[in-house]
Amino acid sequence: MPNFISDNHLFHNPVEFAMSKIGGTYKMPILWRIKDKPWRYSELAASIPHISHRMLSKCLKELTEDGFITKEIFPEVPPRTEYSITERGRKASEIVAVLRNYGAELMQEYGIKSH
Amino acid sequence: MPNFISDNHLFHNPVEFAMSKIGGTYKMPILWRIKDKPWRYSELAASIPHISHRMLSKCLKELTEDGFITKEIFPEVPPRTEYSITERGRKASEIVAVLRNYGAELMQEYGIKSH
DNA sequence: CGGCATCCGCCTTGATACTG
DNA sequence: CAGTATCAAGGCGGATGCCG
Repeated sequence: MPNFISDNHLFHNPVEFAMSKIGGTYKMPILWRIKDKPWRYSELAASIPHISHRMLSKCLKELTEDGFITKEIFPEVPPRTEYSITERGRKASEIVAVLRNYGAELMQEYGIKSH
Repeated sequence: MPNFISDNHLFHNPVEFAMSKIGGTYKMPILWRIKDKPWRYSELAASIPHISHRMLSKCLKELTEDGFITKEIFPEVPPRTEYSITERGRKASEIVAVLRNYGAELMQEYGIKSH
């Protein structure tokens, strides 16, 4: 197996690495929204009601540091912050699309309907 | 958001559902191996050295119950067990392939080389 | 050989409160 | 509005031991 270390953490395959960047409960929902247009923090919070401030803040920070999104602060009154997609983030959103389609297929096989 | 409940657990989107079936640290590595030919329990354990008996057993059981792989016991001496891919598992392995390729791309962008 | 059961630790996440 | 800090909870996974 192709073991390797990145950011002081041991990985065993490329999937683990990809999931360390865009995995978890919230990063894909965030990327999925930001891919089309810039979003404000409060818009994201309203659109993903089950996320806590702590997790939204943490995920946005990591996605920004990892180059999937960018953060821009507008010095208005009241101040405004916008998060936009990057080229890397756009590629990632295509992976999200694949997983969404696959998840939807699986849900059909299991006879699950969302409401 | 399309909330729904399955198996007594709340999901918020199709990705969450897909990941509940083939996510986690080990299910994709297992599917990735079994997709080409049947594997024995001990072969899998040897091929994924960092997995514990508990997790290998647990993942194989869940993948079998969820219809991604099948389990066949041969009444030989000594007894032999083989796990094979199903049609559902084959579809899942294509998702694994996508994630592997994407992870490999990301690793290149980050300048990471596995050994 | 191919598992399952029990116990336990850590890391992720949640809840709440506070700040510029 | 857009976060950060602190503490608590829970789930994933590890270690070990037992069994057919």
